[in-house]
Amino acid sequence: MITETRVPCQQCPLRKNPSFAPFSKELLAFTLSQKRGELRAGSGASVLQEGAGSPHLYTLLEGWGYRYKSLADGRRQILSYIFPGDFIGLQSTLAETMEHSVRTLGPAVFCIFDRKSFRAIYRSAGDVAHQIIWLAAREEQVLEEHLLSIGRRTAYERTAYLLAFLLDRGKATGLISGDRLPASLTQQHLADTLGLSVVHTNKTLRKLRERRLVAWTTEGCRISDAAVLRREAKWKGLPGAPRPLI
Amino acid sequence: MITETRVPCQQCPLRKNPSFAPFSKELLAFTLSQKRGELRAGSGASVLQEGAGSPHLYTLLEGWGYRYKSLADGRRQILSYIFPGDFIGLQSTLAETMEHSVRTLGPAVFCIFDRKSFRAIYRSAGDVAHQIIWLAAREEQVLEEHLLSIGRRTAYERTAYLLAFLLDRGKATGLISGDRLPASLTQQHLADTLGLSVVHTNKTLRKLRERRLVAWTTEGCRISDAAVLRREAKWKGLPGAPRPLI
DNA sequence: CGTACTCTTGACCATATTCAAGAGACGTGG
DNA sequence: CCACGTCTCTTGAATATGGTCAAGAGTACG
Repeated sequence: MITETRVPCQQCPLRKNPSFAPFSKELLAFTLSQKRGELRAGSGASVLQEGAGSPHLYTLLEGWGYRYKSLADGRRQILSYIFPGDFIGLQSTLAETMEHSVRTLGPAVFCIFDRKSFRAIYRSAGDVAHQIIWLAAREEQVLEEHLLSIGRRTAYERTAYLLAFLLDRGKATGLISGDRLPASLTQQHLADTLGLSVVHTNKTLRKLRERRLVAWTTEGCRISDAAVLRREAKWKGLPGAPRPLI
Repeated sequence: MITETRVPCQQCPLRKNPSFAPFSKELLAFTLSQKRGELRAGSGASVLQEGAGSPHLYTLLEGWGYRYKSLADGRRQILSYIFPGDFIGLQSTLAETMEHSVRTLGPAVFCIFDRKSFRAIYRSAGDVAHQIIWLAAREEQVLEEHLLSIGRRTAYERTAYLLAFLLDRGKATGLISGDRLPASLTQQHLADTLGLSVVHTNKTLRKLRERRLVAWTTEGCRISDAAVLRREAKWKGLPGAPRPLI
């Protein structure tokens, strides 16, 4: 459902979070002038579809989701997760049609931007281009760590990495406050992210459970020891630098 | 080895290749003003090192190479291949240190740019930012297809995909003219790209060989039937749009 | 109170890894 | 020019890792 802007950029709740870089006057003016409205999506809603076109770019304001690609026979690979403040649509500045799909995990609100007028802007507005390039570079780094994970980490390491990663991002972006990942994230999602079957994902989680690193409850996956998880995953954690917010 | 500029951008041999977008006056002026010299590297040379800093950005002018990440115990994942015209270094606009390493496959020449002055530029120069964002978006798309491949394609499909991909890119960028990948690409490289062991990569190549899709010779891997390879890989091929050249 | 999900487990099978050994090409130094 | 070491490719055998199938339990929802 598309609505008028209810959250004006000046009062964007994400700005209070120190994980995000403070708005420059310039960037605030840009964002404000570009925001076209809000997209309010229900749980599990399909926001963008592989093969379809989209005239919009989005920033996720509330909730979370994921991007994925599919093969014709239904095999699915989750490429990345979308957290509050994440900017999506860049990935297809080029093609007419999307190369991946996007779905929400739980209800979500996106800020809507217009793809065409965006392009015109970084011709003139100074710092904006740099911020967008920064975001693209960060996105690429995350994808590359993920690639290393699927290609070279064992199932156990991979699962540990993913859970630690999701917790860290969730906390940094204010999506979650405790140590629990929302129950909307199922083992099927983990499996499709890790390149494993659900059954094997479940058995791997059991090992993590036996070592008391995680607990899978009906309210979601509780991460009992993120530090050990990161160590088992051979992962050094997220970079701390604040993200630009667009 | 770093040398003075021997190939001025006005006479850049890559410009003759229709796979690259024609230089706008603006972009040519920019590139010309930014080029600081050339880096001439031997075969298998380490150009950038994970964990180290680099004050430079590069465009590959001649030859080819690859980017990779490593785990402490030596496991290695090749993230992507670098072909003529590819622009590297963007991936770390942010961090002080590189998050991946780069090596050449055979002798190579890179154009050198200065990271700091680059940043200043897209504040002022109009179209440049757009071109850089375009390149970043394309790079991300390729990584995502690769992620789908490792996560969800079978070893056979994956190998078919990679070989077809390398051939297509090699031909488009003028690196290769026939149907043969240079012999500097070993089965170990393929294995490290595909997330497989060398032994299994070899056995998978045997299947492709038995179906007469490829032939592995001392002069390199000959791709006998790229179309069938793409079909077996369930891959639709490279997008045709010309790449900006920086 | 049934139906649809998700999670869980066991048994069996497929896929991929490791180990080991040998063949062929290449380069180096005697 | 040949002997030797190194590197890559190749193959087989034993083993480990992960997938598929099947069935049941718990929960959520209408």
